[in-house]
Amino acid sequence: MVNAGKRSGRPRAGEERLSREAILTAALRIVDDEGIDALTMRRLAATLEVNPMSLYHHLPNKAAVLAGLAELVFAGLEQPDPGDSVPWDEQLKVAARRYRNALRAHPNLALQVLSDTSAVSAVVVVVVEPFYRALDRAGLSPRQIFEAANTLVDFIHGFSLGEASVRTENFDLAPDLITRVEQLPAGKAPVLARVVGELGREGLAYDFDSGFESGLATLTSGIAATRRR
Amino acid sequence: MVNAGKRSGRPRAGEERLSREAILTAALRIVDDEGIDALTMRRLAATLEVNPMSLYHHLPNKAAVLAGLAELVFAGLEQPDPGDSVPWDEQLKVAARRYRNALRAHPNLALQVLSDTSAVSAVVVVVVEPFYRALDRAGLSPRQIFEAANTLVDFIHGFSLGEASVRTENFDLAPDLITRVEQLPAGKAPVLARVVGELGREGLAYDFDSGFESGLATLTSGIAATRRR
DNA sequence: ACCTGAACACCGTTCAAGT
DNA sequence: ACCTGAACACCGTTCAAGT
Repeated sequence: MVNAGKRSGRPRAGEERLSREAILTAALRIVDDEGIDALTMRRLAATLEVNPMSLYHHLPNKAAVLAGLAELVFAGLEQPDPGDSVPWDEQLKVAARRYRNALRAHPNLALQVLSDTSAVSAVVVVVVEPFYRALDRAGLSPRQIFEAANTLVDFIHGFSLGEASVRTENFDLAPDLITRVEQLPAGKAPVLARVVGELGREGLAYDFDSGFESGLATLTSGIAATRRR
Repeated sequence: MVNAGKRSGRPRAGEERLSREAILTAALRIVDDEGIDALTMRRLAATLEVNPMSLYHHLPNKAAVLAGLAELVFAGLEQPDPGDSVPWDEQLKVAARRYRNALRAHPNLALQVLSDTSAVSAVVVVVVEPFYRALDRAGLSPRQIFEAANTLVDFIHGFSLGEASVRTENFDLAPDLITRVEQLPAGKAPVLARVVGELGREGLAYDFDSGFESGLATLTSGIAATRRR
């Protein structure tokens, strides 16, 4: 049996069935729909109705596919800065929310991106200008701007990591926390036990949006304090 | 060839060559020495000089090995609280540094642990009591304690993620940032460009310790501000 | 240049068989 | 109960061969 319906060999000009972009788009779809583990070169090739080896003519290896995905998702991230019409701290919060939302748009990919230094580095440099601008307006020194931006980015990463894990694993935080606290040896964590008890199941029902806002409020007010020194 | 030197079948009582603990210890060594990707069931079995399938009598699957590693590393983490002899904010910082150090002790594992919700959840509940105690002493309400602790934990996670990635990939931040900023289209990120320029290569030489302290300072002073409302 | 098929050196895990 | 060997259904990637 030779070539049952599928052409082989070099296609005529303009007839290429594959491209870097087409591959990455298909890969992103798989990751979004079924998670990062479902993304294999063979599966990706099957989706594109192509021989697995064809992919290697467009991307050198699987790592390049993952790096390409990070690029695809975050390259177009830069969006209009709210500008100087709002106070610096609001400008900072808007930029932070935007970054969080970008990470949240592809939770299955976020876990991958956040643990890949060069992907993070590429993403951050594109995203961070509004942070710098707001912190500059706040009157911080270059060193202070650098450190405050890093802290804010670290918070967003840690927050997003938790958010992405919970969403991809369909995890319910409040009951889990309550169960774990109950299983702790008595007297092991008295303050934790008391706080969890007082908040109760509904008090702990974790709302990611308000958790994020709370973190932003703490950070901006901490930054404001730095400024006055 | 039958059984070339290796016994097979059930060992006599007390002669078991394998145990959950022995497996996890060997696994941790592999992860620490060669990274998370080097940890395969077959490789782990080879290290223990055992058939790959023997592992499955002690741990149900590979995911359980990874979960067991998280447990092994963080179970013994709880350490003496500095207590009330220092101000609440110093107590908070001491606990935060301790948690960071624990994550840093096994950077190859940290990436895995931080993206596993139930591992994080198990670790956090063990680690968080000193945070709660300090925040309680600061006079926060239960809700405020809960949110401030979450924010602090998120920051530590994000920070540790960056730190672990950089360490495992031998990445140099300052030159990378400078190169990326130089390659940005002119005028694209003016404040970032100016700040990076003013700090220069040595100003950017990122010191994780002082970066962490800077984040802690911002967070504690932000928390102190919350308290006054 | 681009696509293919066969092959290599791996994986995690199931299952039946040993003691 | 604990360990083993063979087997299954996968991986990523190399290489030589097609057009």
